[in-house]
Amino acid sequence: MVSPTAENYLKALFSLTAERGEVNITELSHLLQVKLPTANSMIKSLHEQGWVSYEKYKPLSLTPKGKKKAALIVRKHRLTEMYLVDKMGFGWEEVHEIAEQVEHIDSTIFFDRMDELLGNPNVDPHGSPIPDKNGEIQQKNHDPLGVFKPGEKAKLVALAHSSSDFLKFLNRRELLLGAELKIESIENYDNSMVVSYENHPFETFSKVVCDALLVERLV
Amino acid sequence: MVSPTAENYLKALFSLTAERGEVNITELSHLLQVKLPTANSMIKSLHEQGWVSYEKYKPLSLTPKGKKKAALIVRKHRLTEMYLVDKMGFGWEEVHEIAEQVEHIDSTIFFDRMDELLGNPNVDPHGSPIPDKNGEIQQKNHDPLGVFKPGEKAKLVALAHSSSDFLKFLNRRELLLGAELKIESIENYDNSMVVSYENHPFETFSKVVCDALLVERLV
DNA sequence: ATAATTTGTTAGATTAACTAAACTTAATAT
DNA sequence: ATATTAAGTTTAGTTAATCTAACAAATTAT
Repeated sequence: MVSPTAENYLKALFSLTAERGEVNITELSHLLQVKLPTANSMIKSLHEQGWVSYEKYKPLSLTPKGKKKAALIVRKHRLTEMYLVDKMGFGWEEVHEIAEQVEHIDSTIFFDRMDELLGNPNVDPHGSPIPDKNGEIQQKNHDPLGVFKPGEKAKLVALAHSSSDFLKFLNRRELLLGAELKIESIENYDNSMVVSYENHPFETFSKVVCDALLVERLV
Repeated sequence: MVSPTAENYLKALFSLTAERGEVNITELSHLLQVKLPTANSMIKSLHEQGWVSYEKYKPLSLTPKGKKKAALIVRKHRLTEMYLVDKMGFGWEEVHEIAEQVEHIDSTIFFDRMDELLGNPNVDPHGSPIPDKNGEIQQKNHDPLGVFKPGEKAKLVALAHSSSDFLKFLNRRELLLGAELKIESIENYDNSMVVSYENHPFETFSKVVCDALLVERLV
């Protein structure tokens, strides 16, 4: 149906349009690490095939068909990440590169079996939602830790992004999804937070870190 | 290093040269389902890159470097098949198509982990040997069931090929690797054999089937 | 309002993998 | 020994994905 390359364009459009509703070709080309004309001509082709809405000089968006297709690729990616962590013992910082390849495998039974063996998970190892078989995502609205006040408690449920450096940072501090965090204090000068969680009293996290930690309030 | 397409050429050459020592381009093109000139030009390119020994109008063979490369792809394929059967619960007739895609994944840790979780198996679910990390294969010299005589006993240890139809044939007769077979009689007319094994007294197997069942003599 | 900058498009090439058609070399068969 | 057939090669052309260079449109800044 579409090549792995085209799948990557759809996936990139999916994540770029998730934040804003529209994207421009320049952003897309940066994300995919190709030159602008390369992205431009692929967009024309994806448009002709009905995956992308596009008019010259106007911003892009995915068609409903394109959005579903992209969500199903994301599903394969996130199921794979979950499988690699849960069933094969990989660390959450190791799985992205592998999943980036596995997601292009064309086999319904393969991913259905993963899903089944995992017990139909709805989030990946980084807390990102796994789209269902119809490509539907239930978006949870998590708050970044940064919006909380001293004395409040929150549970870490997801990450705003999953860069390898960030994941290794969290590994070194033994901070895992599910951890219960207590905000001890906030530094007015740089908005860094002092936070306590199991076996880690009084860890200091910069604003950058706090904004990437997505939490649920604990009563 | 090489594209998935080129990997498939190396793999095809590997299996074709396993039987005879040399192959011609026509056979190769048939196996890969491409036209002769397509195979011809790929061979030229693989030759230039040092994977294949080749002179115009002469039969082909893999260089030692090409043979090792091919064996390592076969390793990934067979490890994957074993993983799919042992750890994911697939039937031996379901795994080839999936492994055909997974084998092109470029990730040492991924296949090393599979190997480890499987306990470093040396055969795949069809009894075919899994090359080691250096691309070395220990070839077992199994006999086809067809060479045995009435009254003799043998253990099924591998299959001469793993076509889906053959595997489903064996499934229907509940004949698995490891089964202990007793040759009850041989029909002179068509060389078919009557064989008994657990819960299956007096199954009749045609010569074609007997030649594809690779066994070890039981004393 | 127009110049400068950013963004997007087109044109022309390249490479990999493929094809059909034409041609050449090698093998075989009488 | 030579005609026929089979096998292999070359040439010319396609499509997908990429690039550079040149150009056009839209946006921003003075």
